[in-house]
Amino acid sequence: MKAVNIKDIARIAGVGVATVSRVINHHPDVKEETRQHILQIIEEYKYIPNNSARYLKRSESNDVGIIIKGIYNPLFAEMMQKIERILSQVGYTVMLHHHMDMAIRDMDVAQEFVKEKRLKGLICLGGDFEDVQTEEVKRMNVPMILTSALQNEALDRKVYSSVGINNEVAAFEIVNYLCMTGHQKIGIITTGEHDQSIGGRRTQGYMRALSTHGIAKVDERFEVGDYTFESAYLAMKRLLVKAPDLTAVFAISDIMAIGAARAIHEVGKSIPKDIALAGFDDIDYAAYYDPPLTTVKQPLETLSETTAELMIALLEDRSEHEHVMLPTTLKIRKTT
Amino acid sequence: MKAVNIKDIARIAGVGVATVSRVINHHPDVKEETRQHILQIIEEYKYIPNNSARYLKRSESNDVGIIIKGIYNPLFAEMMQKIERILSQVGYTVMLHHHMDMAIRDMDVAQEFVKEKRLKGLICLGGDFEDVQTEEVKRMNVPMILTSALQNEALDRKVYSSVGINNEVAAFEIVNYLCMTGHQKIGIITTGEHDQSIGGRRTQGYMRALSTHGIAKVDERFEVGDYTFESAYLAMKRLLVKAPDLTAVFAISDIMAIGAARAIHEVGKSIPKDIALAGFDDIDYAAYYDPPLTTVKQPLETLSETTAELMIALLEDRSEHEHVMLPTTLKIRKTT
DNA sequence: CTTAATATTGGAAACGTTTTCGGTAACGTT
DNA sequence: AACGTTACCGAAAACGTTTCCAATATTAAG
Repeated sequence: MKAVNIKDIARIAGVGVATVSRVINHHPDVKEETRQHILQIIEEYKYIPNNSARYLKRSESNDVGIIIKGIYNPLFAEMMQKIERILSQVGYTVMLHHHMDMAIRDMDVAQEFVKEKRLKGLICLGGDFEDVQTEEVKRMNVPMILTSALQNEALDRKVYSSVGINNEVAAFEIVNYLCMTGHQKIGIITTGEHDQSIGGRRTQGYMRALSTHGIAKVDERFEVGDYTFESAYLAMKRLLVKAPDLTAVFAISDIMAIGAARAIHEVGKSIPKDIALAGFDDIDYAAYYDPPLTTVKQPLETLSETTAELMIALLEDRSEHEHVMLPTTLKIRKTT
Repeated sequence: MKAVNIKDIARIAGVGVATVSRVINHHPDVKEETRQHILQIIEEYKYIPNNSARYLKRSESNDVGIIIKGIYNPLFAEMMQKIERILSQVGYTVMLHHHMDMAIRDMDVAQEFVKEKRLKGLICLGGDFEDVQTEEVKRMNVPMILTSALQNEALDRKVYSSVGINNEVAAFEIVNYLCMTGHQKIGIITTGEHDQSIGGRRTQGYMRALSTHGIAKVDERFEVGDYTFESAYLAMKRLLVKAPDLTAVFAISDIMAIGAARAIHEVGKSIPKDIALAGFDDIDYAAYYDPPLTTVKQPLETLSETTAELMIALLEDRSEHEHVMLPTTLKIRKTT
């Protein structure tokens, strides 16, 4: 059961394959009459061009890849879908690549992905690109956008784009707010990664806010989780015994804030009366949590749109590489 | 900056292209010495075979498509990622196709997607396949799995696989539970679709439970939303005025249950004391909501695994088409 | 009616693989 | 020494397109 190909169509229509190719590619040099005739045959035989052959001939694809690294993050999944929607509207297909293997360099998987699939562009959601060489990304030879990813300072900013938020500043703002409302003993539930990570940056913001208000760092107020409810629940339980005098807690993700809330309720304390609680991300759920969670909003929609549109512009050569930093906004709700 | 190809490698290694092809495809008929030599050259020149050419020649790809239809559903996003993970472990790449266009038949987009991309298999997450013809899916000629999708009864079950849950039964069980605990006036927040939809089936389960307990249907206790917090919040507000004597509400998704909870709290009523609340899905948040939400658990993990593994088996011709119905489990928590 | 210009068209080469088919080399057997 | 095996290898023909180039058909101009 062989599929019908361009030659079949040409034969049936009584024209050359070149002509058929022209009509499917919307070239102007075809008589209207011929075009209609061919179009009709194509319709009738349900001919669909073979993408492999086209891509081979043109030595490129219409595909852009999205790489997501690490543990499952609902935010990324959502962003990916939004990006896909925009890209597909202008004819691109997105290929997904999710990998958990922390031992492999992000750049290695990126390179292989791009070359093997002949991708036209690459979007990395999250991940860290600590040790990437400028040469490496140049060699890939397709536009790359790092969205919500950590960026290596040494990397030449002309060779890639990025879109994200300023994690340090955003974290600063929310714990600054906590300080302003009178809190002195503020705990943090962060992640155990190194400084150059999302969690690391947010932790830095937390510390800067503290020192701005003349509050000394106290180790007992630190705990780590891994972005899951469960880990934060456990972390909060530890915090509650290590630092029983806490009046506020900043969790570096909403998920973790909610996990922490459970631990707080469990010991009979109330939020925000006994302990104030702040999160980060503003996931959909945050506003509907009870009580509604104070948090800092990541502009998910804008993040995705900007990424997708920048990619399209880059692909169409309408733009140089850019680095856009989107503003976050404080969402003061009922947990503080 | 042309990429290095198989001919280059052959030339450099001083062998024929056939030999190089043999080593990259792990054919046995190559002397170990030659193989090593070629492998080394490949490594040195960072040669990666051109997929378009391979696919063209073999007239197939290693890609399987996932189609998601309709409004954003975090459950599907999560499932997709899990499926991707398993499939990629055995060498497949997944291509994503999300479409919102309700006017187009699912089967049409499926067909085009498969043919155009030369997909080896197709997974549909959600969507409805009401008017699909057996012939149509046969013609696609690749294994198709409908996961959490509605199935057309007229469709020959030998030509496709499905994995899902029994929505009617699951809904029955949870509202049956509500009845057993003494509730008589039970509202529902469902979706406005036709009977042959996820929402429709769950509504049927609700009604069957009611009639089993001799409770008459009363129209004022019905409201519709669209799977969002907001819509359910609004729906619940309406319910509260239309049917002020309600003692329990069943929302056909957890998201909607949580949206409804906000409306309930807003009028000063408490859950579950004044009104009991039940959801559906058991999304991660459900257990961490305050109070933890009673719901019915969809076996997300198993659903994804089953789908992925069935697809692999189908692709390797190790299995016939199957229809698996996974069990749901009641999660009785604190809202009832 | 010729000629020049222009609008359409088809042939064929190329894109980078895989695979068939036959060929050479090396070896063990008589 | 001649032969049959076996192991290994290369040439070349596909796969289904796109596109350059030359060829033909059509129209405009003179």
